[in-house]
Amino acid sequence: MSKLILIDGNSIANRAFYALPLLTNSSGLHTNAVYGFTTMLLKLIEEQQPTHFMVAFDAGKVTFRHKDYKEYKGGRAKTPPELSEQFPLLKELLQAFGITQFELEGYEADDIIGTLTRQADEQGINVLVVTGDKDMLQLASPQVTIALTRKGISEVELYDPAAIEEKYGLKPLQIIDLKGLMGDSSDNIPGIPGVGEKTALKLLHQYGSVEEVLAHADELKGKMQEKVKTHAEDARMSKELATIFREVPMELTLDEMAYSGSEGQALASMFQKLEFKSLLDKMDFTAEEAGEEPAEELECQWVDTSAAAAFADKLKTVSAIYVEVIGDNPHYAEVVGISFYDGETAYYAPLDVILSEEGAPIRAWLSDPSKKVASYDVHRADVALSWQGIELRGCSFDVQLAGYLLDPTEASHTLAAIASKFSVGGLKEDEAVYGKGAKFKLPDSETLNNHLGRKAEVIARVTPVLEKALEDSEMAKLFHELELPLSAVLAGMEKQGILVHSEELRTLGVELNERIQDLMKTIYDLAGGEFNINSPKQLGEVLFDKLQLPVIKKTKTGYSTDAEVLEKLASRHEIVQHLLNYRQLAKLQSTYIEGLLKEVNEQTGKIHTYYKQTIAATGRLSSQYPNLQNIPIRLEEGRKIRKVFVPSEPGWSILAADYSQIELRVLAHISQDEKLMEAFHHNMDIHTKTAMDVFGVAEEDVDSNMRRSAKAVNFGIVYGISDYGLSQNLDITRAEAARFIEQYFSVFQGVRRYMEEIVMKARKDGFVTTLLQRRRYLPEINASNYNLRSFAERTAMNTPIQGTAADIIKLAMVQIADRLKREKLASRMLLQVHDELVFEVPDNELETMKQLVPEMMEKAINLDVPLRADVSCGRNWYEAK
DNA sequence: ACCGTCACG
DNA sequence: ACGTACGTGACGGTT
Repeated sequence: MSKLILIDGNSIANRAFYALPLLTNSSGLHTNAVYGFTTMLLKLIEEQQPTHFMVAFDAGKVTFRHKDYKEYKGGRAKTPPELSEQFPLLKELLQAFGITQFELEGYEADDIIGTLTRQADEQGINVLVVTGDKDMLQLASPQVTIALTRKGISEVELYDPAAIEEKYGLKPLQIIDLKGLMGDSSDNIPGIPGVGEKTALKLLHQYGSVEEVLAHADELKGKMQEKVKTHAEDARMSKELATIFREVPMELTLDEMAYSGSEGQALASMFQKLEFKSLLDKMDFTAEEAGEEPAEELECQWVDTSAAAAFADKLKTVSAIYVEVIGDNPHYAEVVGISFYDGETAYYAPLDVILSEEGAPIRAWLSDPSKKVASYDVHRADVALSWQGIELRGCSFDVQLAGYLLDPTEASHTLAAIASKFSVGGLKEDEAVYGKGAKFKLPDSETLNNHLGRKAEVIARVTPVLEKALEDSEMAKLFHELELPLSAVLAGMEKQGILVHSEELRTLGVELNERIQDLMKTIYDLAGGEFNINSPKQLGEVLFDKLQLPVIKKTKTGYSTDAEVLEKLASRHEIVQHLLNYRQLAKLQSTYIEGLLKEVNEQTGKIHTYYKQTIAATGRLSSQYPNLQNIPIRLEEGRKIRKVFVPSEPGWSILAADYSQIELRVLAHISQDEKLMEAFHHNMDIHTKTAMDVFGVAEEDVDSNMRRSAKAVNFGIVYGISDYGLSQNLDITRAEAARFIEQYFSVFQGVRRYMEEIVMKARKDGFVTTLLQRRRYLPEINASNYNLRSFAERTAMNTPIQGTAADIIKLAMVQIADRLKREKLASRMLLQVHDELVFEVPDNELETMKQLVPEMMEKAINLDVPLRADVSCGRNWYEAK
């Protein structure tokens, strides 16, 4: 039984384009419409099992319809370039799929499909027409079903004549009459003004066709009669325009549309070009098809206790290892085992074997810093193994870290994804082997052995490729001398942890709880009833429906109730101030009291955070489980939380040192702005200095308001300024904000030049870099969409600044860690908070450290302006301010 | 899994 | 006319 699928190519491409966010591959090619189209094709092939397949496209700007009505499709917005550039890709993709495509000058896809369905009707072939265009329903017949895309792209709704009858009460051909009466604004087909779908259906149910409606116009009432009579000609013409032409002079035989499956290789290479990673995984292409260096058979040996001694002899030739760690938080994760690759054979030793007596030589080897092996996510392995009493040393390459540096914005840096991106195949994604979420399960030992063995082998194969790529992009030094050493420093800090006074934290929680209870009671009283204050939905109803407060701002899902909105409502109702207080305290309670208590390690009494080194697009670190980079400080109430972070040895102190204005100093250096450099050379208060220059007043005439504005401008400059953003921040008009910015740039001309040049550089190269050559790609820098482009421009301005500051503190960390070790100081580095480092220090080292730390931070790198770091210490983190 | 909110630099 | 300041993570609620 033949089954023919006919796709309205333009319609589906359009739907996909507007339904999906703009995706780009790394070369800046837009791919969202092609992606949507692809998922639809895959779904159709799987579900419909077509024997024949064809995609029709519109061809030529002028069709025969324009002869009768030259405004046809007039007023329609021009196809955006982000979509038009995808049509060649789409056609290439269809070829890879092995799907016939057809177009004919002067005809639209509808007409081609209309003609083919007529022929199919005659020959009794089953047809499925896929389109987003309701007009096509006119083609439905016992043989022909129409699949209309619903919201989005992946869902379709099937219409056969019965379904059309049920939905509209019309025969398929009457769809033409429907459109004749109601018109179609998107095609600029007029219809009868004022007649929408409802009226049109009513008329058709009564009279059956446009012609009959016109013939019985006299029977219609008042206004309607008048409209129908005046626009009778429009209705006739509209019907004609809406009629799909089913006699296109074309010869396309069924044989030519035969579909016999897709060719894996062509499809895989197309998916690779488009960077459809999820599809590449899902399709399970063989390595050959995927164009990857074909993975050869790999012998994977299982190392048990009886084989451990023999295996130990092979260790000296091992070039890559992989430590399988299951669980998000490496401090509490399960180490499953370690796999090894010696250039020939893979070996896998489960953790219990490594921990056994027989595993001693393996443990010794793992701890040997003089060996050189490649691995993946050494940082994580280091932390997880340390909890097993195993030291991991001597990893001289990290695939994850390299993959991150080569493109920090990549969504995931899994080993399989990085390998595949660099044309090394043979490894399945963990998800495909282990399952995910609730379905996660370690497989049988043979599968596990092979999977983990393969990981070690893939690390060995991809390492030289990544080394080369790092060289080519001038990041080899950044990798080997900064990021890789840093990963060991981080692991050390995390293992060390920071002691938390849990009892004190609990006490704070009890006090807080009483105040929260009181606030809740007051709020319920004022609201006239109980509700869940934590639910923005319920709170919105109370404020804006029940209490009738004015709506200031809306979110996607309803009323906004954020602090900014509440501040504006504070004067209008007593409840609002209580809500603000409640929010503040509830945040402290849930995130910083209960949240932190949950993360205190039972054995150590400490909090061991985990720094992610491969997440932030700018090169910053981020902190998890818990996040110790966002402990409150701005409000005294929350700042008290810092009192519970204490030294882990009696009599020691907490020492904190932070860079002063590091981002603006970095800006001064990279922009070489004379005024800004001068300000820092004189170690001036930068916001006051900015106020003096921008407002043209003497230092003593800078009032607090002027300084506040100048500070906001400085922040804005670092973020990639826009008048809108500044106006929001300072609560002034856009015009005023624009004047501030102009004033700023007229003083700091070097900064203006930098901002212009960095955006131009981003356009030219497609990426921006930090001082240490860290890179960030900005594919949207040339987008025609204003928002996307502006975002990329601001990112181009901000990333070199934020990223260079991140480079610098990372340098300081590596150098300081080195120094502490070399000089055998007992002091320990515990935390990093972007521009701040926190240590615990014994008394006898306090003076040394108070000098050493800021000095090393200031000298971490030599810029054309001085760097400054302030230091302070106390019995806890709160006091070190 | 996603959203709104809010903590930090 | 558009609508956003840059970079993160965690929580509770909702879907």
